[in-house]
Amino acid sequence: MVRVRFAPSPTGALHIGGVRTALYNYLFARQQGGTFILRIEDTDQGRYVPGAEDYIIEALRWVGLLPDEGVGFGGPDGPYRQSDRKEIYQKHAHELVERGHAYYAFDTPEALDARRQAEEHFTYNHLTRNGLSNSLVLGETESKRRIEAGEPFVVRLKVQPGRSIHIQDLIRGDVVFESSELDDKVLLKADGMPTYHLANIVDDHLMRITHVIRGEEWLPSTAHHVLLYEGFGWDATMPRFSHLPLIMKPVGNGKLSKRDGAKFGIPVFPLSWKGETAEDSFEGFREAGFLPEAVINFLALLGWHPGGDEDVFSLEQLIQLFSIEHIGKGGARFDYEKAKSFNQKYIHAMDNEALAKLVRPLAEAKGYQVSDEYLSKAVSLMKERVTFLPDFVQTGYYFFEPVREYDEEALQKRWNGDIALVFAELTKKMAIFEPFKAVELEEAVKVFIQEKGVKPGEILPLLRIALVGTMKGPAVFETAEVLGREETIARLNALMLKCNV
RNA sequence: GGUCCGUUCGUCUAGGGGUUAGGACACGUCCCUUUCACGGAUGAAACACGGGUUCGAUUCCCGUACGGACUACCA
Repeated sequence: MVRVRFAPSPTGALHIGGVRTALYNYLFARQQGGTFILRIEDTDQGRYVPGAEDYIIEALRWVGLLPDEGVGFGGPDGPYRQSDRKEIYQKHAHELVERGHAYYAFDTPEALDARRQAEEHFTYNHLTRNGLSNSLVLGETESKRRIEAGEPFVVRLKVQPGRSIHIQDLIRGDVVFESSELDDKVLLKADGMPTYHLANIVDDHLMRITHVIRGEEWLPSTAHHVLLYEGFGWDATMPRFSHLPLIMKPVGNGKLSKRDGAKFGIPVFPLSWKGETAEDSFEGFREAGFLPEAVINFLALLGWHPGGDEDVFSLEQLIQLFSIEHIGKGGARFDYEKAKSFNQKYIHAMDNEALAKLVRPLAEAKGYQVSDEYLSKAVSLMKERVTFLPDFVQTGYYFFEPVREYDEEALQKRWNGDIALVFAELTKKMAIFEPFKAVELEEAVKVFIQEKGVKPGEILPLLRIALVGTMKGPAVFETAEVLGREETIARLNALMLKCNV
């Protein structure tokens, strides 16, 4: 039975890279008929940000990656919030000391900092620990006395030199670390909270996690994790590891960071986030007008591909096709243009009524009051020329309110006294033409144009400018039909008024 | 600096000992359309470098270069 977890830290908005990690875990769980767990790793009290937990859950909800168990979802292996499991880690930390795989250390952070200042590459390890303040040199009695006296202490992993630790990573294959190169990592902090390393192993074991799918930044500490599994005697049920390639900045070097959002003017978070300051506030994919399906599709392909020439996949298809073996090894650059094109594709593919439902709140926010039927029609004309949801009411505002401004250059080029007369006559004709339908209208106007001996190019563009103000936009007669007779005539008259007819 | 991971068109990637190295995004051209898009067609565009192994390497091995992550009582 496959059990995987997504274990974000509630230190702010959930990064889009985190969403991808959640996605891969979700896909794997669903495909294997397994369980997808949400665990909140809030063991750093100093970095805890209120609201971050809700944000994470809402973000997962929005993209449709619902956990089977976890914070906010319940389950038999809770609590799923690490700050609620403090005693469990303490018990295990002390147990590991008993087993001889860890020890108590009394060095203050200040003392260690000073040491790092003095020595270029100071590391707390098998070479240095005998010259430091810990239970290994102090002895059991003295250590106990200090702890009972309330002296602050941490628990450190006792890494023995001389071993080669092999990790069979499902993505990278055999990865080897020499234990002599490893430091004695802190497992339990002076505040009684565990570090990631301890909490992660204890929880994964207790929650019966079978596969750990996480970012590449964890690869270097995985050897420590293996040592922990061994130290607890849990190595027989140790999960399989898969370390995902990182998502890189759109341009320049390094991994994608939250600062890049503002820097490049692109969303790097699923949902908007309002922090304490403007600097700590970001627009999300949702608010930018992305469809969650498009975001999922885009993200899935950032570091993974099932093979073949297809690249548009529904969540169901992704579940079918997903395989850890097909995950790439190299970092994937975040390509916003690609994200946009997916959004465009998904908007095109969506049916008008469903799209109208999504556009309605945006329209209402602008004070537009229209029927479902009207909205669907407007959406059907606009959907092949928008990239984002808000484009419907921004670029396509003219479906909801009169033309705000006219493309003067295009207008001047075409408007003249002779044409004005023809235009006026056409307006009168259209005012009474039946039926007011695109096909019939177009036929009639073209016949009229021929009768008048003018060219279509002289009159059609003016019709368009009258209706939408610019030379861009949906087919004129389709637009006229949707706008309706009354509005159409009003706009033709408005243009004539403007041009002093 | 040390440890570990990586490297196919600009980008995301397919492929894999013998291929005209495929697709998508972006870009160019053309068609459709008396608009803008969509759509269709088409073009330019890649196996980092050097050694091996091999009849033959983009593919396997080793180096080099370059990139990345980690190197906290953060995750």
